[in-house]
Parts: sequence; C-alpha cells; structure tokens
Amino acid sequence: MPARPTLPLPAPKRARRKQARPGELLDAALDLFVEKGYTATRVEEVAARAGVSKGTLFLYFPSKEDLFKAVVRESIVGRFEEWGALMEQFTGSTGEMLRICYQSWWERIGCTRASGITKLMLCEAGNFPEIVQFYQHEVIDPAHALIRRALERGMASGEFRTMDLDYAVQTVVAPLMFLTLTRHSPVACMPHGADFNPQAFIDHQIDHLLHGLCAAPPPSSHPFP
Amino acid sequence: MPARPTLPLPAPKRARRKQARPGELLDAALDLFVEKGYTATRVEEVAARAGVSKGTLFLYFPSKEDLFKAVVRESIVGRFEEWGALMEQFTGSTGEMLRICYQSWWERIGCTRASGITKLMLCEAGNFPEIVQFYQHEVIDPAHALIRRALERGMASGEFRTMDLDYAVQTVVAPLMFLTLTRHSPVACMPHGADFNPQAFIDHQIDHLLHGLCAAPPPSSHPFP
Amino acid sequence: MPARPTLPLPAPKRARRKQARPGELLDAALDLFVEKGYTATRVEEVAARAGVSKGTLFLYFPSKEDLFKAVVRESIVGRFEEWGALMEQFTGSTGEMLRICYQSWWERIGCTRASGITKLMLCEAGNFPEIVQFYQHEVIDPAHALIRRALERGMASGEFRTMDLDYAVQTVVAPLMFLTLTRHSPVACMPHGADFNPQAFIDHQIDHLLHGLCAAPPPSSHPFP
Amino acid sequence: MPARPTLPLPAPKRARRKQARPGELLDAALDLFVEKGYTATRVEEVAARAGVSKGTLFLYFPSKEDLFKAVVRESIVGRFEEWGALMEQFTGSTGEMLRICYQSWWERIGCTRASGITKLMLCEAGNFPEIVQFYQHEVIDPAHALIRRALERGMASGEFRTMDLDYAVQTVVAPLMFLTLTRHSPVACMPHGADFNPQAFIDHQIDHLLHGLCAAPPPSSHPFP
DNA sequence: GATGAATGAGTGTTCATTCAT
DNA sequence: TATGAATGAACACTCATTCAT
Repeated sequence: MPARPTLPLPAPKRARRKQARPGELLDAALDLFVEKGYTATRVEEVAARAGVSKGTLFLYFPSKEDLFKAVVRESIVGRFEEWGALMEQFTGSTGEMLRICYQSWWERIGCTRASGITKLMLCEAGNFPEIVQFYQHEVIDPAHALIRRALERGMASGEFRTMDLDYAVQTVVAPLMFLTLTRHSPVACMPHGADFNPQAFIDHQIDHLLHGLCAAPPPSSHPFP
Repeated sequence: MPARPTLPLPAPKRARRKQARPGELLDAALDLFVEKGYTATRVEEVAARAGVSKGTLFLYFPSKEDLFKAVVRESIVGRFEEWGALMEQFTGSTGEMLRICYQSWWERIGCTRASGITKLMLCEAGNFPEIVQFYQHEVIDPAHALIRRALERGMASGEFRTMDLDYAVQTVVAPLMFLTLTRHSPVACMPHGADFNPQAFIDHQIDHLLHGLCAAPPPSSHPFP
Repeated sequence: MPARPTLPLPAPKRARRKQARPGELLDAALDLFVEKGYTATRVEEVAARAGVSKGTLFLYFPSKEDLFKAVVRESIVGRFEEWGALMEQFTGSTGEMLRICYQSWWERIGCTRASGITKLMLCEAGNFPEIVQFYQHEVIDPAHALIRRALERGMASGEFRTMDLDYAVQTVVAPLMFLTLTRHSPVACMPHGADFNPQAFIDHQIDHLLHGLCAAPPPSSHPFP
Repeated sequence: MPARPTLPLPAPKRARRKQARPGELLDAALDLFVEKGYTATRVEEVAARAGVSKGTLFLYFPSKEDLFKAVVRESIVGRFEEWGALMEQFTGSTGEMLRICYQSWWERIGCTRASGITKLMLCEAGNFPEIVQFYQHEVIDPAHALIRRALERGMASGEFRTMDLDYAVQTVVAPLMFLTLTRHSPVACMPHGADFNPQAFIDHQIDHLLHGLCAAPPPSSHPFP
C-alpha cells in the first residue's frame, strides 16, 4: 500500500537557506531599491538585510545591475493570461467586472511588495531604458489590453457610452498608479495629516469610475454651461 | 542718411553671465535630477550642461545637496493664493471652474519644467524627507485645499453630489499626477506604440470627471447590479 | 633520517596582515605627518608607504583626521606612573637621578619614533587644538610634574640651590625639546656642516644642568659684575 | 634761502597703500603661515587679512610658494654684522655680554613677529629644504658664529671653563628656541594653567647659563658621585 | 559555498592660479 | 592697478567588485 502522500519535509536548515538565499536577497533588494532608488542603494546594505555578506551576494548575482534586473523580473507577476481567462468567463455586468479588476489588482499587486516595482520603473526609467521596456512589454501592455477588452465589452453591451479607448484605459489606470505612489511616497502625494485608507480609496474610485462611464443620463457632456 | 547699423552691444560677458549662472545651473540640474535621479546625477554633468566647469558650480551652491534643495525651492512657484483668488471671483459653474483648473495647471505646471519636481519628490522622498515635507507644505497642502474648496462649492450649489471630500480631492489630483508621470517616464506608463496627446488627455479627464461628479443622472450608484 | 626541512609556514596571509595593518598604517602616517605636516601629507601616500591601497586605509580609519588622532594617541606611551615610581625608590643623589631621567628619556622617547609626536604637536597646535590639549594633559603635565618632584627633592636635600620651580622645570625641559627638533629639522637648528651626536649632547647638557643647579659654590649669582 | 628740510610728506593714501601692499601681504602671510602652516593656509585668507582680493596677491607674488619665500626672506633680520661689531667693542665681562645677547635677541626677535620664522622653518623644513638652507645660511650660521665668539672670549679670559664649543653653543641657543616655541604653541610646551613670563624666563635662563658656565666653582664636573 | 579584506575607479569638493573686465 | 568669476588639477572619501582563505 502506498504511503499517503506527505507534505515534503522541510529541508535541513542549511540547505533550505541555501535555496532561499536568492529570494531573500531579491526581497531585500526590492525593499531598498524602492525606498532609496537604484544608485543610492548599496549592495552591502542589501546583503546585510538579507543576512549574508557582501561577497555572497555576488555569488548569486554577477553585478548590482543584474541584481536590479532580477528584482524586476522576479517581481513581475505576469498573471495576465489567467486574469484574462477569468474575465472571458465572467457573466455579470462590465461594471462589476471592473470592480473585480480593481479589487484583485489591489489584493495581488497594490498591497503587496510587487507594487514597489511600479515606483521603481517610474523612477529609474531614465537609467534603465531596457529593463523598463521589458516591464512595459510584460506588464503595461497586457494590463492595458485587459482593461481595453473590458471597456470594449461595456461599450458593446451598451453599459458604457462611446469613448476613445486609448484615453479611457488611462482613466482606469491612473487611480491605481496614484494609489501605488501614495503607498511609497505618501508625503509627496497627500496633504499633511491626511488619513488615507487604500481600500476606501479603491471603493471610491470604482464608484466614480462607473458614474463617469455610464452611458445613460447626461444629455450633454457639459451640463453646467 | 540711414543710421549705421550697430552691432548689438554685447553686455559685459563676465558680468552678464554672473547673473545668469545660478539660473542656468538650476535649469541643468533640474533636468538631470529629473531624468536620472539625485544620486545618479554627477555635478560635473550638471556643470557641463550649464556650460561651466565643475568648480564654478560650487561657487554658487555649496554642495550637491544644496543644489538639489535650491532646485526644488526655486521650482516651486507657489502661486496658489493668486489661483485661489481667481476662483473666488469666478461666477460660472463649478464644472467650468474645474475645467479651468485643469487647463491652467497644465499650462503653468504640467507642460513646464516644473512638473519634473513632482517626479523628483516621488522618487527622492525616501532620501530627502525634509525637503519633501517642504514640498508637501508648499505645494500639496495648498493645492488640495484649493481643489477642496472648488468641490465644496459644487456640492453647495447642488451641481455635485455629496461625496467624501478627502477622496474626491484625490480623484481630481490623480489624473494630473498620472499625466506628469507620462511626461517623464512614458515607457513605464503607457503601452508600446501608444500615441498620447496630453491636451486630449486633459480634455478627456475633465469630461470623465464631471460625469462622475454630476449629481443628476445616476438613479443608483451601482446601476449594473 | 633527517627531518625534511619544512618551509616556515606562512601564517594565513590575509589574517596576519589584518592584525598588522593598523600598526603599519600608523607607522607610515607618523613618519609622513612628522616629515611634511598634516595637510601636506596625502592619505594615498600613507597607504602606499604601508603597502596598501588608499581604500584599505579607510577600512581602518574613518577619516584622515581620525588617522591623525590615532597616530597621536597611539604614540603617547604614558609611562609616567612607572617612571615616577622608579624615582620614588631611587636612593642616589638627585643629580644622578636627573642624569638617569635624561638618559632614559633619550632611550625611550628621544631616539624613537615617538619623538616625532612632539614636533607634530608643535607644528599642528594651531590646527588641532583639541588633540594638542590631550597631549598636554597626557604628556606635558605629567612630565613637568615628574621633573618638578625631582627638583624639589634636590632642593630639600640641599643639593640644589633654591629656585623658582616653574622656570627651573622649563630649564630641564628645553634641551630635550631642542634635541627633538634637531632630529626632525636639523637644518633649521644647526649650522651648516655641524656634526652632532645626540648622546654627547645629552651628556653635555646634564653636566651643564648640574653645574647650574648646584647649590654650593657660587658666592654670588652674578660672579662677573 | 633754502627751505628747512621737511619730513617727506606722507604720500597720498592711494599711492601709499600701493607701496604698502606687499608689506601688508607679507605680514598677513607670516601670521597665517606661522599659525596654520604653509599648506593649511589659503592664499585667499592671506589676501583677505591684508584687505585685498585674491587676484591682487598674485599681482605682487607670482605664486604661493614665492609668497612663502618672500615672507621668510623679508622677515630675516640679518643684523648679525652690526651685532657682531657691537660685541667686538664691548669691554665688560663676557657674562654681561651674553646677558645682553639674550636680552637683545628677545627684544629684536623673540618678542617680535620675526620669531614666527623660527617656528616656520622647524615645521616646514621637510617641505622647503631649499629655503630652510637659506635660513640656515643667513640666520643659524651667523648666530652660532656670534655665540661661539662670545664663548671663546669667555674661555680665553678665564671667565668660562673649557668646553666643547659645538655643544656649548647649542646650550646657549636651546632656551631661546624653546622660548620661541612657547610663544607659538604654548599648549604643546607648557603644563595646563601655567603662567609664564618670557622676560622672567630670559632672566632665569641667563642666570642658569652663567652658573653653568662659570669656571670657578665645581671642583669636579660630577659633584655627586 | 561563504566570507570579508583588499582594491581602484569614480565622485564630491577644495583651492592655487588665470584673465576678462 | 585691482577685481573676482572661472578654471581644473588635486585630494579625501565611497563603493562595486574581486579573490585568497
């Protein structure tokens, strides 16, 4: 009789740590790169935060630049096919679909360490054009395509009014970008003393988004002449 | 007899330059700090772009950090009182007022070099907390106050529906922030090959904003249950 | 069978050097600081003389100034208690005691690298008031106290005539100071072509000193009116 | 009838100042070089202290090094022939002659700015061998020759005992050197809180010197066996 | 594999010197 | 003649990278 399948025993500490090293280094590097920027981050600090020596870092990453690229690559959660598939099967209203998009973005990206990559790309775009293009290709392009399909669905069904899709997609994206920034540079985004609840912001934004997108009511686009 | 054409008298070269130097250096520094970040910008490069030698830069700014702070301080125009006064006198609809706000933000800040400061503050927030707080105090706080008053006006007049003002202000601000980023890091903001017209974006956003803010139309806030 | 000759095991090179580094750097720094003065000494030169690179120096001393202070502190042997104890137990004449003082000063300090510190303190007094005060406290004060006690002993026993101790101590110290200077700046102290033997100078000085201090003979202090 | 000879009218301020410039610069430079050493002294500081601009200094001295050399050369009071002549005519005792030497050294050099040159030469000997040799030739050599002649006179007349002249001259010089140092680096020479009167020191030293040099008293040179 | 001592190219900053005014 | 803005070589110090242990 075959033994019941067991969870794989945790490897002996040494070995597991060895396996974990690169990940711990990437975590530490992400935090520091996001907080201080690429140039201002010292590799020794990254190593120290990961609990290893400077030399060890170079055992896993041939250079600081490679470490940076690895950080970006590893943090990109390219789950867009899956996300796209979910939306294909969705049968509710497009408004509801967008709400789900916002919420799951928040849960999977916005509130996680991955959101730091966005800040990183914005800040280091000038210094790493190549890796930012990679990010554009892997993240921005599919994300925009996803949203575009959702908006097309809404327009096709009559839920949404007719819009220039290029700008409409940006309209959907902008609040998420802003929310990301508030998490990493709150002082540069919000007034002194503001108390800010990301989830409430998400809720508020989706409401605002839908009201703005609804086809029906406004007889004229400039209701207050 | 025609007057002899006179060569335009070249102002004393040394003296004239002396006046211009700080400004030229600040301009060069702003460009480079925005493009590459504080740490990755070399003072020699700033000096070269301003057409002077490294030593000359230190004649006007005692250190790189002081140069940075001067860049921020000088670029903060702080015309918010004037802006506020204009709005007090405005007699049209609040929607129109917001449209004017967006447009004049674009003309005075968004499309100028000053917009770089926003990117700088977002990116360097972790490295220069003090100067970012200054920015918050001089820019963010008054800007939010301005928008808040506009929204209150709209709510008081019945043009706008009742909203949580804290979040509504962010709703107004987010697109401007996003637009700023598209100008400085387009690749990190927009899909490959997108052609993007800032003025069209502004127009689109104000339309979207107003539809979302208008009290009248939506019978229910979740029209697609 | 003869034992195979073994190569002297080179101690682990890295580790052994690690121990030696600070000392080697301090030695090199002392030499150069004494020879050229603080400002004219380049840290790279110190490092080169110690056989390491510039960066290595900063591994052991956080700054040039700290290196300087360490040089001074390390070179101050501060064996004055021991010296004082020896004198307490001494049973010979006070003249002999002074002779021993001179001689052991020469052997322990005068003819060693430590004498450079004296020159350094004289030359850098204006630039490092704090460290010179430290030197005063650790070296000058106890040295003067020591000599003062010897002179008091001589006066009490009737060997020496009655003198103003403050000036008498300086009288004892001055030749040692001068001897120190002849070692580090002979050209500024002695005529061209002079051949100068420090030990002979010491002997000459103690003779002169004692003749001058002896109570007995001179019936009048100004024998040649 | 010819006009009574008048004192030359003080030249108009401008012109006189122009004449005075080099002297004022040399004064300022001497002070600063003595206080801080050659390398640590900035030419701008010298110029500022002399009340002129940096550029003006270079109008009078082609380089910092030349300024330094000029300072030394100008400050050397080569009055040794005159001094020597005075001594030739002196008819009193040699002891009195030495007393006069000490006193007039103090008045002409020791208590004047010229004494700074001694410190300068001691401190910069390693960096300016050439100028120090010049100093040796112009100051040390004649000074030692002067003293040597005085001592020879004393020995010839029987006032002084027979001594090795080389060392005896140093014995005369050492206290003056020490006194010079106490004036420029008191903290490195004297105990904390000492109050020190240069004139009293001079007096004390001459007394001590004569007692030590007098032939008569000590029957044996080591009176305390 | 892991370490951390050592390196040296690179950067911010100073300051003697020049020169147009 | 006097100025002081401009220069650039020189120097203190940093930090990514190497490598002997």
